[in-house]
Amino acid sequence: MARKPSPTLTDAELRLMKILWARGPSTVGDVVEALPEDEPLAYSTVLTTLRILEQKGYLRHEKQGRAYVYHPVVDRRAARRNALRYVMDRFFNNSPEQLVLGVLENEEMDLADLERLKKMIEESE
Amino acid sequence: MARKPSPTLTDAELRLMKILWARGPSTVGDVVEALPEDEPLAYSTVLTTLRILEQKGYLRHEKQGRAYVYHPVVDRRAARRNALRYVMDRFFNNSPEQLVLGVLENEEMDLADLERLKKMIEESE
DNA sequence: ACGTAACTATTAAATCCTTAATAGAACGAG
DNA sequence: CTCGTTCTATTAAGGATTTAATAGTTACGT
Repeated sequence: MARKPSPTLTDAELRLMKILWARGPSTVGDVVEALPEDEPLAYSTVLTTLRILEQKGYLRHEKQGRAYVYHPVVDRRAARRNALRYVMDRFFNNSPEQLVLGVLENEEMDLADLERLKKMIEESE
Repeated sequence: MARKPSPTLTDAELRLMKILWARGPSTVGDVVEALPEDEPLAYSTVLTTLRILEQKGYLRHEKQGRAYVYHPVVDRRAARRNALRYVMDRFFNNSPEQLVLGVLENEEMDLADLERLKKMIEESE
């Protein structure tokens, strides 16, 4: 009857992770302040979500004086890799080639981008 | 206090969508039977999930005699595109180039794959 | 030492997702 | 027509997410 924790970062979680990645180690208050004015969150909301993120292994906290300082243990690069693996596994048969083909089919890219990609591929070889 | 419906297909939802994509229009019973024996689901479970999928716009149903026949209105290709846009938007700054670079950096691909990709890029130009 | 500001902890409401039991309706075989 | 099979509908439990109010704690300033 149960339900497993989301295998990816949810939108609310990602929003906070982005702040952590940008700011580095931060207290709950720091994060609250870093939120855009037009979409604020209550202190307790941020606290709860940071706890969830810690439970999921994205963050860790340390007591720094009176406050807890949260810091990412999963960096942006790793999160990107996770996200890519997630869709690659579920939608592209675990094939990086299929995934890239999917992008090329669906997204418009200008010539400069395509050239850069070609160069990257040649370096990979 | 609310919570939005998941912006992507959840794992349980995707499992059923894959059956629908493979089988084409199917009744609830068809889907139940198509599930692997080692991970079965109750009829009512499948029904509930198909309803959710319909509500989210992935399926539609029509009365066919006594039974409802569900059929996808979002095909595999569109679902792939959605999934790609999802990660591209959230993790790669909406840049297809960055996304492809991410794949090239993180995944091993053999020479044949890389050649095929290069060819595809050249055709895109 | 007292008050206040800044934190953390607790509790909870509303909604979603996953799973499923059970009730109700309809149809086909005798 | 009645029974059983096959479907749909209803209801619900239990965990996950998102949001937040409120209570308790701690340290700093005066």
